[in-house]
Amino acid sequence: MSVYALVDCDSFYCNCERVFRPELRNVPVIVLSNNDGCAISRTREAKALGVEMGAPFFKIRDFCKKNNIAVFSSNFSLYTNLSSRVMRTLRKLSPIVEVYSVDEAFLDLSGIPNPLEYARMIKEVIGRETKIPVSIGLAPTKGLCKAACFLAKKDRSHGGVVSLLDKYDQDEVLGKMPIEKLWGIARGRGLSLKMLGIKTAKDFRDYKNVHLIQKILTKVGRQIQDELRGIVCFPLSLETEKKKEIMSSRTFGHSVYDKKTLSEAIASHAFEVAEELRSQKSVCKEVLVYVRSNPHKENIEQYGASVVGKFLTPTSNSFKIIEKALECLEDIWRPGIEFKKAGVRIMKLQDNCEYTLNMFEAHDDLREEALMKTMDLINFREGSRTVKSMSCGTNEFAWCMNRNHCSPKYTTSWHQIPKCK
DNA sequence: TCTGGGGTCCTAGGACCC
DNA sequence: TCTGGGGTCCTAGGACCC
Repeated sequence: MSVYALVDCDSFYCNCERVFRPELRNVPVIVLSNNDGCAISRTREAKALGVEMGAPFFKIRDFCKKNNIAVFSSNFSLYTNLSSRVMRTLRKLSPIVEVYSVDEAFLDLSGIPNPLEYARMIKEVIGRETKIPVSIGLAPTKGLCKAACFLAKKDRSHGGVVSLLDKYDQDEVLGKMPIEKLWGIARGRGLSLKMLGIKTAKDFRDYKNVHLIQKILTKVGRQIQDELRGIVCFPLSLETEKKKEIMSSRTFGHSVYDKKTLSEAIASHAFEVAEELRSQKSVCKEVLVYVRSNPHKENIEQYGASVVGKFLTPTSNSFKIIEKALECLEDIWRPGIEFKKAGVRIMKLQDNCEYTLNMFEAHDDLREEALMKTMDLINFREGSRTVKSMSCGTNEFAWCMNRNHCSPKYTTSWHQIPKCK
């Protein structure tokens, strides 16, 4: 039997903020989404006060003040940096690590004599070396690990580590787990299952009619069911696969009415995705541009549109991608609209050495490639956006987001590094 | 005033081909 | 009444995750 462990950081973004603000330990903390839109991470204390996941900040602002909840804008450069520290530490403790997301990793602990003890040791070491508290779920499949971890977080009496390696424990835990808390089952699928009388994870696991499950929940649903039965459908994947799509989009801090500002926002997003495209050594065949007004605002003309531009020859050249994106914008731009969000997505990615050239379109020649490389190098060394395309404009404030509660870049900027008194 | 951003996977159905 | 059959490829949209 395989023994997998899921290591999941507790309230990750909030606890990243606490690393450099130890006085916030045991204090309710929340972290807001971009634009200070809504709460996306909450500590145990904040949850206990009743702050909901995704709660719009403007609705809970007063409540936070009244209850002394520490509020932070999201500081992603800090979080990704601390995430890599956690992952690095995990790799020292286990040779097989799949980084599943910024705050989660699956480990293969098969063959280790006492996995539960080992998991407790991992939790202790991560806490000591990175100051990030984690919960760990042990089980024979990823799906069961998720359930184990759910319990480890919910019920502190287990000390943050729960094992579902034993069939008896699986029955017990799944029997108490509401169906919609299961990994891969959210509201939509949860509702369909409840129609069949399936209320708990155990009901789902033991439901006999697999054809019906396949029909209602597609192949994925049946795989989740198999995973609960101890059959591995999602093995650990060790090599980091290249992304199949890359996107960059943002809600504007202020509404945008003019085409110039909108173009600059689009160009900036295009610049962003092109840089990431090159960093994974891919090229793209399509660019999608989209814009929309503010769906939450009444009494304005609502508008949303997207359009795809195609390259005859795939490219990773920032200027070509920006040019194509701006062409697309021409098609969907409409005067008189109060724009609130815009974004660029690149699709049909492939390896940069794999494509065939097209006779009728200029391909990226060596000089262009050298230019991109130089640009990437400067931006890597001197900070992103040190050099950029002029079409990105110079006045980001016209469309950039609001971040009124941001902590310093403690770990990624020399100017903001913490000082000892 | 004010409601995030970035991804993946799957399926149905249309278009097209022979 | 009744209008082939089988295959592939592509796309849009739904659902979900973190």
